[in-house]
Amino acid sequence: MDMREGLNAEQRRALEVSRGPVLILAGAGSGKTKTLTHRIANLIANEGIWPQEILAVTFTNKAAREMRERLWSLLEPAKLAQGGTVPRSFMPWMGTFHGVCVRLLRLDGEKIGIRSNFVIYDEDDRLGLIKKSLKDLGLHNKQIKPRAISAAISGAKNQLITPVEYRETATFPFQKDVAAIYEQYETAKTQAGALDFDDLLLETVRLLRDDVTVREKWRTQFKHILIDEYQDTNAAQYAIVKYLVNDERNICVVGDDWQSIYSWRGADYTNILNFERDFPGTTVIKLEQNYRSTGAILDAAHQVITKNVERTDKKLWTDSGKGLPVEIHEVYDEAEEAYALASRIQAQVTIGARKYGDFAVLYRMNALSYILERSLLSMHIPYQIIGGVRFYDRAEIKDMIAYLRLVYQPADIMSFTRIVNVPKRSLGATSVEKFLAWQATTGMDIISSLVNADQTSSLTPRAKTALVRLGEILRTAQIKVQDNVSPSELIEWLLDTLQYRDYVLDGTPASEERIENLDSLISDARTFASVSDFLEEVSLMSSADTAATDEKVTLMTLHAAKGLEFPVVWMVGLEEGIFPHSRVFDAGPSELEEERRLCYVGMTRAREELHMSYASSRLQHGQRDYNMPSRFLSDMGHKAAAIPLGAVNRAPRSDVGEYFSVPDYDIGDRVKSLQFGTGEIVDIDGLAVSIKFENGQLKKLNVEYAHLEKLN
DNA sequence: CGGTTGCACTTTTTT
DNA sequence: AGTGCAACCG
Repeated sequence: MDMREGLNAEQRRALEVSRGPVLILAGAGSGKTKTLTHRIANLIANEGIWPQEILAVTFTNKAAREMRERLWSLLEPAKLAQGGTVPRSFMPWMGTFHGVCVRLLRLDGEKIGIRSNFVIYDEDDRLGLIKKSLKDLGLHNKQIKPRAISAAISGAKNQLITPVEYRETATFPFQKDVAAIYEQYETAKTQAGALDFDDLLLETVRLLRDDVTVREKWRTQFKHILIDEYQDTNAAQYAIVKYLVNDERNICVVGDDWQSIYSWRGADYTNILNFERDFPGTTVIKLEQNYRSTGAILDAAHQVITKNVERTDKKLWTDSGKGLPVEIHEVYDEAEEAYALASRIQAQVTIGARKYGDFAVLYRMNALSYILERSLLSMHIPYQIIGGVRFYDRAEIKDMIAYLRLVYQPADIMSFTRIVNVPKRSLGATSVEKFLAWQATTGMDIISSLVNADQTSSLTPRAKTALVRLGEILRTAQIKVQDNVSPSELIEWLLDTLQYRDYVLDGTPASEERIENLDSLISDARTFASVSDFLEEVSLMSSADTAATDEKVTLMTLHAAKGLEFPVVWMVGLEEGIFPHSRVFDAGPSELEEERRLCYVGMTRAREELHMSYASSRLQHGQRDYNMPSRFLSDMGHKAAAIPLGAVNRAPRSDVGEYFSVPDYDIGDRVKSLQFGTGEIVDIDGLAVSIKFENGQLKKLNVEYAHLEKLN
């Protein structure tokens, strides 16, 4: 089977050189995924390599899934055309670094003392555990921000720095605090039978470094290793690669230093620049023909990125035409920006030139999405937000996941503290603290301790009864898991036994949505055979894993847009302080260059049309700011239109027609809130609006955050 | 002791 | 709006 069909000369070379180290420098839109997929297909079809001997690392789970499907269709075109699906037996190792590491740790982690039923802690769990550690250390009165600690710990982990090493090099008081908390946090986490995101990588490094037998096993197994987005690998991921590549050195990495946008989480694009030095004799392949964007878009993106100093030199080219010029829109404020974009989308769809799914709206911060949503909503334009508040971050979903996790890993203290009083069991902080203090002395896990909670001396009879009752429910659930009950059945059973639906149903419109969410959780769970598979998927699910659909406009951050493409792209908020973000101003030139790369990534997502907009004024943190147009626009040679004198204090415009903004409210207006139903405004104090609701409640809400709808 | 209420804060990007 | 935290009530 010839897998070179449909590839250009350079792309072909990427599969003809099937052995030894290969570095593919792939510019934006140069067909790298295609090249990578064809290379793998060629290895399987023509080089006698088995799928399971191939390790392919992608940046998102979605990319892995797509690659697996495309690969299967290359190898078995007929079967897939008949509507067949990829069989379970077809198992190349494909996934993100985190996903692959989980698999390795579940299989071999016990060799370095990791329980195979570890749970994965996300950022919320980590923050919770840091707060607990602060308390345990008696540091909670000091003005220490858990988020700052979390970032410091994560930074240390990504550089493979252990708590002990951190303590030894700590000099400033803050660092000394971090060192102490880091150690305490690690102990607590181990106690809980959990690993955090960074641990997944770190512990894999430790496993491969310390256990020669395990290392040799995988080195032999993986005859070919392929890594996508290599410019965004961090020190731990780099170490994993170094350990896994065997003496045959069949490693192929793909990347583009111009698109490195994750240095803030430890990614180091010099990994790609140093690849040739790490693997002497590397074949370097450059993919510089762009198949995605028009000439005009490519030129503009090139003008921006070439203002960076720290970069390799290359020139993307396309043989498709110039296309439409990049449009830069100056607007008065964020509301006008949202209106301009929404009406433009609506117009193009109405005349049949585009469908909603053709559009993507990209922004620097999730906070910018709110006004865009309002505007799209008001024009009845279907849209979809990727990232933002994830489905799995909703309270009711997190509650149920916490129950599942605790059943699966009965030492998981974060899940326990989340659900101990949900639904209400009259167990307050004091009782829980006393119980946990006692539990720590028993040597039993949390569930066993709960069942035996009546043996404690310090607790009130009421608390004891409640704890034992909870313990019995969890114990029964545990037995169900041992009997291999499916995750969806277990969730159903828990919802019934806990009377969780009743707890959630409080008569508000929002509570019905919560019930719906629980139902979709159950249907999600149906596709998984075991509780552990389901938990793993849920934990590693990223915001970028939601697929874009045909019928909806897609809204997302610039980071989430990496690797995607759309016929029309709108980039909003091109203002100094927004993009580039103000945080980089006092950080240094390299951070600013990363912002510029982010801009480049965003621009090169566009196939046919690229719009960029900036607002003269923007509401931020409840305050109106007046920002200069982004330097990235002047990079492109754009000269800002003069802002009319007096524009600043002008009332909402009439010149843009019926445009949308946070409406002006008056006393007496009727409004609808998703949370509280309908009501009437009785008082206004700046952004704070007092509303008398029909159910008798009087609430003071911030119009900026409360999702109020003005009636009539 | 547990629970409720009121107030301040929220925001950089994410596996 | 959601969250966390301090102050107060039964």
